[in-house]
Amino acid sequence: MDRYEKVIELAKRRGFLWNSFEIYGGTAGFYDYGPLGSTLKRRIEQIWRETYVIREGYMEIEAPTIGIEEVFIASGHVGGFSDPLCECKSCGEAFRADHLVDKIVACADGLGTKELDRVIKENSISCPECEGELGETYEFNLMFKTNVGPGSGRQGYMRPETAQGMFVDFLRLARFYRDKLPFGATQIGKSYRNEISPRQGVIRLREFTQAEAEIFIDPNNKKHPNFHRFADNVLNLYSEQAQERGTAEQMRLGEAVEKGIIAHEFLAYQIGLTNYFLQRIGIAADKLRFRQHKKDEMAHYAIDCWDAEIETERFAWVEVVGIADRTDYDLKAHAAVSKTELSIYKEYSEPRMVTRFVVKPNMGKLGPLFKGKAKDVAEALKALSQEDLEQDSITVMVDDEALTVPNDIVEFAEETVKISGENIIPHVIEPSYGIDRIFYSTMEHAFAEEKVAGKDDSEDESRIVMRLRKEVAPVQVAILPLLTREELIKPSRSIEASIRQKGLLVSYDDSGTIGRRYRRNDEIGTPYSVTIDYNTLEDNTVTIRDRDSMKQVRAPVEGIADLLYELIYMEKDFKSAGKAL
RNA sequence: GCGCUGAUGGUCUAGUGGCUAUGACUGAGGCCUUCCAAGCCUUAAACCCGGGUUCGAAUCCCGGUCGGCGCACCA
Repeated sequence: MDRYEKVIELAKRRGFLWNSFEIYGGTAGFYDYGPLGSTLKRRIEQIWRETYVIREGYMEIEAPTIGIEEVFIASGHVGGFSDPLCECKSCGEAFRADHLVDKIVACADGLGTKELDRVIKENSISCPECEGELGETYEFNLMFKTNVGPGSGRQGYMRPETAQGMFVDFLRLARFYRDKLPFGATQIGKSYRNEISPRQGVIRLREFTQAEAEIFIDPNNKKHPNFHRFADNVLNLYSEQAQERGTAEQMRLGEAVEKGIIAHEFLAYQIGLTNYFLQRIGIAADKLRFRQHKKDEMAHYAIDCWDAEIETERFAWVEVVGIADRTDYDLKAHAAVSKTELSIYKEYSEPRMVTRFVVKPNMGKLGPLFKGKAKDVAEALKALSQEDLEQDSITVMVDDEALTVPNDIVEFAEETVKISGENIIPHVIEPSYGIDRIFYSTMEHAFAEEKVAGKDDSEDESRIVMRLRKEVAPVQVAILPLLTREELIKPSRSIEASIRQKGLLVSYDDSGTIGRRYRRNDEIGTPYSVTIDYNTLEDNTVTIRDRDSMKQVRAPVEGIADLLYELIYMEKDFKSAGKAL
């Protein structure tokens, strides 16, 4: 069994991850999060919220998971998220039709399925594998289609990413943030992609959870006011040049910006923030690197893009976060499709005085004279120069017709106006997290098997322990009466209640020997166990046991909930928690 | 989607054309038990689905589903 199998086996057995629809035989690409998995995932999401929503101030929104066609036409998913496939009639192998003809025609990826079929037929292209005849080309789109409303209804799609919600709401968000850049919004939610062949557990799912931030910034100012927070962080950077050499390099983020390796400060800040988040939830620093997209793999509109990659035993480096400067591409695309201006008014630091030539047609006179053509005439007049307008009679061309306009009908002047700002289209910085992949990585990095001394002289035993960070552990405290006796159970239940009251995640377990229960809790990563024994009845103290060191301290029942809270959230030292045993 | 390969209680597993399908761990109940998977008793729980061959199929054949690997696809 490799580590992946061990982790998945444990995850299944202890209620972290289950195959979906198991009693019906299961379906590839879908997973259920069990009670502990669901809780662990929520803890990870909650820390993400603390990082992006609370700390950075990028407020969370919630847009529908079903989107209408226009949204994905603008985003490019309707056209670009599908591939033209054709299958061999004899061996059944599927091929990208555009790849088959790209040596024959110049712009193969721009052709439709019918054109591709024509090119294939005309050039009598056969199956590259078996020379067999190729079938008709069809579009395979990775988006799940659905209908909105009854009957044929309106075409809808399950969203393939959460990002579009923030773009579509741009104007509302801009107003919410009182029209000041930079601002950002986030969304944590499900996305859907009808993967051809989902594999590798939760690494590639058909329904998955994303956490994305879209941060709108001034294209002329990509500095970050708090960059100093991360400037001295040393990260594993696998830049484009480093990839040519084949080894990542350790570098300060500040240095990477100075040397132009990372495009700008704002992006570097986001890389620093991602690094902070991933380590905070328990990703091992030495199994984390940031890989830059090479020019040819990066989307054409992007300026720079870095993926956070986590090393796993079976899958090697897995991409878990993409951090990109997408420029104004998305806003421009939605502006074009929706015919809505998506820009923000930016005031200059000092107003500028601009002198310009202004033409003012007198519409009150133009109207009766030209009727329906008046508007076009006015537009034509505005395009004329001062010289043209000073003629005694002015001629304009409207719909290939020469019209003569009396010169008293139009006024013009050189005006000096004050311009105090302009409309700009912000650039978008997008950190995009795949939560399911991060969830698995967290489990794999926390997973440990270790030898512990057996009782008396017996052989060493192995212990499975999930060294989850205390903050993310799905059970934070286990309440364990030493023996299954009524007189111990009663005070145990009341201690349990007081700790629940404090808001900690508690489990109560009185079945089996104490050792067995400690091991059960080690396996799910419970950081602390509280054991109630007969001394508790005499002096009102309990034993607290630390998961990682297996050490124990004795602490009073009075204030136990506060003490545990400090141990879990305030990094209180375990040794100072009570009298060592 | 193609090729190879596998599928037995919750988990891991034995098994083979033929009595009531093996074992361990786990789970539940109990006895015992004052701190790291101890012991004893009781108990629950499985042959992926559909078709075929056969007197008889968990076992052989075909198809499907799911998992793993490779290809293709994908971020």
